[in-house]
Amino acid sequence: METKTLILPESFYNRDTVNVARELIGKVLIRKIGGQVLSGRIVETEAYIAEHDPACHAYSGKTKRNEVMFGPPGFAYVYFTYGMHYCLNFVTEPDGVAAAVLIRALEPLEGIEIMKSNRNQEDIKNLCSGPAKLTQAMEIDRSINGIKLNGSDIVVRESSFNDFQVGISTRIGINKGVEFPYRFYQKKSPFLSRREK
DNA sequence: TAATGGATGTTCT
DNA sequence: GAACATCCATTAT
Repeated sequence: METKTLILPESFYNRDTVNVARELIGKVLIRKIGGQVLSGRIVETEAYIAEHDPACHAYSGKTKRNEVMFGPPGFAYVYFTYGMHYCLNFVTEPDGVAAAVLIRALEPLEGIEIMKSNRNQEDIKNLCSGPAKLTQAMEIDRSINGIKLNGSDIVVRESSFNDFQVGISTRIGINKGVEFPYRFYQKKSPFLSRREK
């Protein structure tokens, strides 16, 4: 009997970013903080690739803000935007290649009461249904930027439930690179940042 | 259900 | 000075 690796290895991220974004759908994000465990299924992602993608933060070269994207795969890139929000990405592709996957929505699994408190929100469908909502629910901020995945703060693992379809669309909230079909989501999930049409 | 505009601060031009 | 990988409350349909 073949044993299955539960935690996604660095090699999972050291690949084409679009494939990583698609295959992250259904995986489980685990946030460990203060002895507590918060977790959720990834139901929505987007790929950002500096080489040809003007919507990518690293498209115009390396800066203090985006330097983590230029580093090795399997690290967290967290940025601050719109004056009040944080967003979580996983760095992909080899060291020196700037690309990442934005985590846009989760289906809450563990620590739901803590997430409700963090979000001041009782509706489970409104805890992690957006990139800035899930960082608020999971207490992710600038201190997470540049940390290695699968360490003491954030772990990503396989899920035993894989009976779902993956939808593809253009990305949300951007003005450049709008034509790329780089958004992936679990079809029929009630926990997406936008309802399916 | 859809469209609008305000909140808020960091980064880049 | 402008833009920004967003969210929320308010208003209109």
